[in-house]
Amino acid sequence: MATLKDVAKKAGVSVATTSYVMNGSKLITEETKEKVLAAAKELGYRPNGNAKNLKKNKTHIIGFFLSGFTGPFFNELLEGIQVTVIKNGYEMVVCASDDKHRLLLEQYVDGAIILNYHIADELLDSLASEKFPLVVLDRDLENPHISQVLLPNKHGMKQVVDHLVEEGHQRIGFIAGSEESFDGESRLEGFKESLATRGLSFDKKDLLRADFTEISGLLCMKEYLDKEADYPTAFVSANDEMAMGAIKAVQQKGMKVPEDIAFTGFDDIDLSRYFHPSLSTVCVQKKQWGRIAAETLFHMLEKKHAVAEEEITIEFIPRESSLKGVMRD
Amino acid sequence: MATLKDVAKKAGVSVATTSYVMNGSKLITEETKEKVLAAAKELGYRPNGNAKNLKKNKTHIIGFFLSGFTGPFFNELLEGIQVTVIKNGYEMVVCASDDKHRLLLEQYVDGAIILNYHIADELLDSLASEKFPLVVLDRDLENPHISQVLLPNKHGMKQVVDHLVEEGHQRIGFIAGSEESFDGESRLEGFKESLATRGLSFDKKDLLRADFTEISGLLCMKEYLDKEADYPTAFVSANDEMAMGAIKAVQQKGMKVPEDIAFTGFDDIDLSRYFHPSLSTVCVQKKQWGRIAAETLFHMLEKKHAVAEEEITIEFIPRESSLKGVMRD
DNA sequence: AATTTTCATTGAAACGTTTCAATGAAATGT
DNA sequence: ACATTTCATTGAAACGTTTCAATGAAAATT
Repeated sequence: MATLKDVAKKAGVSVATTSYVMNGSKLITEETKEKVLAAAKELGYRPNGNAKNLKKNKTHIIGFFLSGFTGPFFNELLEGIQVTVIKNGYEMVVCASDDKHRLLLEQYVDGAIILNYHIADELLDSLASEKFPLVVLDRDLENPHISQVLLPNKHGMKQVVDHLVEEGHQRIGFIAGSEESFDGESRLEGFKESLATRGLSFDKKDLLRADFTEISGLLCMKEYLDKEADYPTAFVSANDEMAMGAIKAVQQKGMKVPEDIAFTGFDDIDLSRYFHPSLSTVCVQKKQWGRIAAETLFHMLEKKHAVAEEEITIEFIPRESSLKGVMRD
Repeated sequence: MATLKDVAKKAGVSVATTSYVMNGSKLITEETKEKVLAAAKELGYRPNGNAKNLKKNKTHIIGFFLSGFTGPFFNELLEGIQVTVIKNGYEMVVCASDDKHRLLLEQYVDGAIILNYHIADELLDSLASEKFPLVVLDRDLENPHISQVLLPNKHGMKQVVDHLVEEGHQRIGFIAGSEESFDGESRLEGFKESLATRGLSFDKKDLLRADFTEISGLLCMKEYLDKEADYPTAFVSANDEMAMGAIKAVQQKGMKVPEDIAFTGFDDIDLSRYFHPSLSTVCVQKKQWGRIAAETLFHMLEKKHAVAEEEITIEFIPRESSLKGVMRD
C-alpha cells in the first residue's frame, strides 16, 4: 500500500507538502498540488485512517453499540441516528457485541450510543469522560459524561391502562419480556403504577414472562391458559410480537379476541396494523429517538448548540384487539 | 488517556514489558504481570486501537457497507454475517454511506462486504487487493480479489412465472423497483427470460416503475389503472412491499385480488403472510446469504478452509394473492 | 568451576500521519 | 538598493503501539 512518503518521493516534494495537499491547505501552489495529486492517483494512494487518528487523537466516527440485529426494531432508530451523524460531518459504525466490546474500548470512536444490555453499567461509567461522551438508550446512569435518552414507557403504559379501564376491564394481566431489557421492565413498572393509580390491584400470577419473541408469547400464554381456571379480561404486552403470539394461543383455545380476552401491544411494528385482529398498541417514534440520541451526543462532543429538551413522541393507537364495541381502523 | 508508557512508568518496568503483559506473553513473570496489570487498572488504561492497527497493519475488523438502514430487509442478513464474523474471531462494523465512503477507503477494515449501489464498480475494482479482499452482494464484477455472492433471482422468477402460467395467466405485468438495484433488475430480467421460455410475450407498457416502497407501488398502479383500458390478469412485483401497495390500488378501484388481477411479491417479509389477501412470494434465506458472504470473505482473507459452492436457498410460496381456486396459507 | 542454555526484561526502531518551527525565495515597501 | 513582509516548502518530532535484537541474570550442563 502506497504511503504519503511514496507519493512525496514520486512527486519530488516533501512528505509535509504532500500531507498539506491531501488536506487542502491553501498555501500550496497549484503546480505542486497537481504534481502530488497525479502521483497519488498513479500510486493508488489511500490515506491510513489509523495513522491519522493516532496523530490527531480524533476519529470523527461515532459508534452505535447494540446487542444484536434481530427484531424489526432497529432500522428506523438507525436511520434517525445516521441522518444526524452525517449532518454533523461524522461517520457512524454500528457494532453488535456480547462480551469483549473491543470496538468500544479501543478508542476507535469519538463517542458512542449504547443500546446493549451486555455492557455493564460499571464499564460505561469508567469509560465515559470529557473526551469520550456516551449516550445510553437502555439504562439510567448518573454520570456527567453520560446522557440518557429514554423512551417515555410509563407515559405510554398510562395511556394503555386508561384505555383498558375505560373499556371496562378490572383484572388485567401482563406479558413481560426478559428482565434484562430496560424498556421491558420500565413498561412493566409503568403498568403497575398506572394500575395502582386507578385503584386496581395486580395479582402476580397474572404476570407472564416471555422473551419478546412471538413464539415465546404463544408458549407462555398457552401454559397460562392450561394452568389457570379463570383469566383476566385483558392482557397488556411489553411488545407487539409477544401480544401476537399470545393472541394466537387464545384463539387456538377457541376463545375470541377481544371478546373473551382483549390485548394490547407496544411499539407499533408494521405488522400490528395487518394482524388479525389488528393490534392496539403504542406507537413509538423510533426515528426521532435516534435523532435525539445523536444530537445529544454531538452536543456533548462539541459543546455547542444546546439540545432542546424533547420527549420522544408516543401515542396509543386503539385497534380491534382491545375494542369491544366498534370495529375500526 | 493513559498510555502504555504511563502504565510502564507506574509499574516500574519498560514499555516493552508492559506491551508483552497486555498481549499475554508467557515469558513474563507472574510478579511483573501483576504489577503491570494493577498499574493499568489503576490508571484506567485502554489500548489505542489505532496505534495497534498502524503497527500491526491489521485490524481484525471487517466492514459491511450498505446504502441505508431502511427496509425490513437487513436484519437477518446482518445477523448471518455477524455470527460468522464472531466465529472467526473478528469484529464487524456496519456503515451506511452515499458519497465519501471514508470508512471503506481509509484502511479501517481488513476486508469488506458491499451492498451499496452508491459505490462505483471502478472504486471497488481499484480498492480490492490480496490484502484487501471484497465480497459484493449487488453486482457482477470480474476481479481476482472480489467475490460475488448473489441471490438466485432468476431462479426464483422462473418459479413465479411457472406458477402463474399454470394458474392460466397469459398476459403478466411487472412492477419494477429503481434501476439502481442489482437484485431488482436481475429479477426483471429473470422474469422476461422466463416469459420468453414459456413462449409468452411481454408488452413494455405493462412494465411499471416504482422504488420498492409500498406507497410507490400503490401510486404507480393507480396511475396505470387510470391510463390503460385493459389489464394483465396478473402482476409480478420485484419485492413484497410494492406488491402490497399495488394490491391496495386495485382494491380501491373496486376490483378483486386475485380474481380480477393476481399478484406475486419477492422476499417473503413477515407481513406477506398476514397481508390481506396473503401474498404469494419468493422466500429468500437472508441469514444464509449473510453467512455465505462472510465465509467467502474469510476464505479470501485467510486462504484456508475452501468455501463450499452453495447457492442461497430460494423457494416460491403460493398464497391467496395468486391462487384462483383453493384458499390456503 | 567453567561453560552453555534458558529466561525475563529492555532499548529502540518502525508503522503513516500531522503540524510546528525553520528556511529561503520572491514580492513588497521604503 | 536595501529592509521587510509574504509565501511555499521542508525537516523533524510526535502520536501509542509492537517486536526485533540485545542484555544480563539465573539455571542447567559439562
